[in-house]
Amino acid sequence: MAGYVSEAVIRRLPGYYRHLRELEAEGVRQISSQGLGERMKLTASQIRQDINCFGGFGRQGYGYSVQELREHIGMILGVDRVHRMVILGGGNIGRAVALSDSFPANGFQTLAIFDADPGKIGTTIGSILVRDIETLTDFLREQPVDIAVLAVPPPQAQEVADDLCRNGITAIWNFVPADLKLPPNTTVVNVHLEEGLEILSFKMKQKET
Amino acid sequence: MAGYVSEAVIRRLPGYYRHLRELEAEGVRQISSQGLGERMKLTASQIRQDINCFGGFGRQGYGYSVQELREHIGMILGVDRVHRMVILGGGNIGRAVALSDSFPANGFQTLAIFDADPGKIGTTIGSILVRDIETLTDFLREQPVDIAVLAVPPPQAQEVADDLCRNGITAIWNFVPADLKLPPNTTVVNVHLEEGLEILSFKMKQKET
DNA sequence: TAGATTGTTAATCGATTAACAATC
DNA sequence: TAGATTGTTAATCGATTAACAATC
Repeated sequence: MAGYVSEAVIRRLPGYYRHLRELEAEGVRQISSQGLGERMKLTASQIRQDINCFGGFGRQGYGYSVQELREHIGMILGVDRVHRMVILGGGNIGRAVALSDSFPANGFQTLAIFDADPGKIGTTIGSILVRDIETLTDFLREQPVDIAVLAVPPPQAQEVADDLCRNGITAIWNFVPADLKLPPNTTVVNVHLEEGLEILSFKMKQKET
Repeated sequence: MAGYVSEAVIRRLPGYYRHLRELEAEGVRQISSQGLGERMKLTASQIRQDINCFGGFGRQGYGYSVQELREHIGMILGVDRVHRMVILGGGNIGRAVALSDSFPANGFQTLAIFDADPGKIGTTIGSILVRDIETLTDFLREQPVDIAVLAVPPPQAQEVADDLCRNGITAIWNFVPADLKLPPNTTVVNVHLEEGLEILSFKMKQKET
């Protein structure tokens, strides 16, 4: 248990969490690695291995308590905490993130949106004020922020990222199609949407033959 | 060369394509596996292996022609073709996809948006008409569509997906946080945004220690 | 107790890295 | 030619699967 967790396992964790929440909502109390595997299209063996990275949550002859396992994985992911976010860029993506209510519903709260466009500054998106990006440093000095959502035009991305890191941001959810150069203590998750379309295109082509 | 291409390689292809386009834009004509590896943070060995899944595009003692390799990988991805898309759901995500100009700029054209909300039907997003989802079947009968972008509320997702598949859609770009049950000839790429935030949260927590 | 199912070790499989002959 | 760098085979590493004793 515990110790090193491989990237492969980390990428599967949110899937476990989602399926366990669904099962809980369906009123399922208990599930075996076999049953969960069928549902998630993973082998029972892999599920037991994955879960045992974090400790023995199961009982022999019984399986796993859905609620208990869901709670544990939630804690492991850290979604039992509130995360305070700022959004950089009030364009299509920034708006979509700001307007979603699934993120705040899961504890990911957006405090502010920053943009350079005078036409946007001072407006609100949902109930969130769009601020002048020039005031970013001041804002970060006063407010504790956990995550920055980067959704600015590509040419500005690196500069804004540098600014964020200089002001204590260590986690970036990056929607810009670029590989940011970041200090080693910074955590980044890239969402490169166009790559998804390209992979879809590739797989469609592959199926032709 | 050719033959089976592993998922691991497929996932890296869009990265190659993007970096090669950047290099081309920077005016770089030639690059070695070594040089490309440094840029993409991959080993030179891996780059040569990956590229050789598709054929010998390099020259010993020289490296790869940036333009030639970019063109080849573009063809391999299928982004030299136009892809016709429809968007299901005119909410935050559907809007963001419809309003982006990077997708049409890369040949991914949105023909129509479908929604069930009478308040949205008949309006336009960007220059794209929002249609009644009841008219989806008729539309698909008349228009060739390559890709469906699924961005409806989770409870409707499976039903809409079934409808799409019944009407000849074989590629789905799925933004709904659910594992869709789809016929085996259907290709799906999932974009589970909330999973990215959860992974970010996990990694932040991990760094604490 | 008997049956089921975990936790964990061992075996297999696949992906990455290293090495090097071929060749530009 | 000499130097550089590919294409490709072999070695290593890591992740997945299988097996099974432990135990609820």
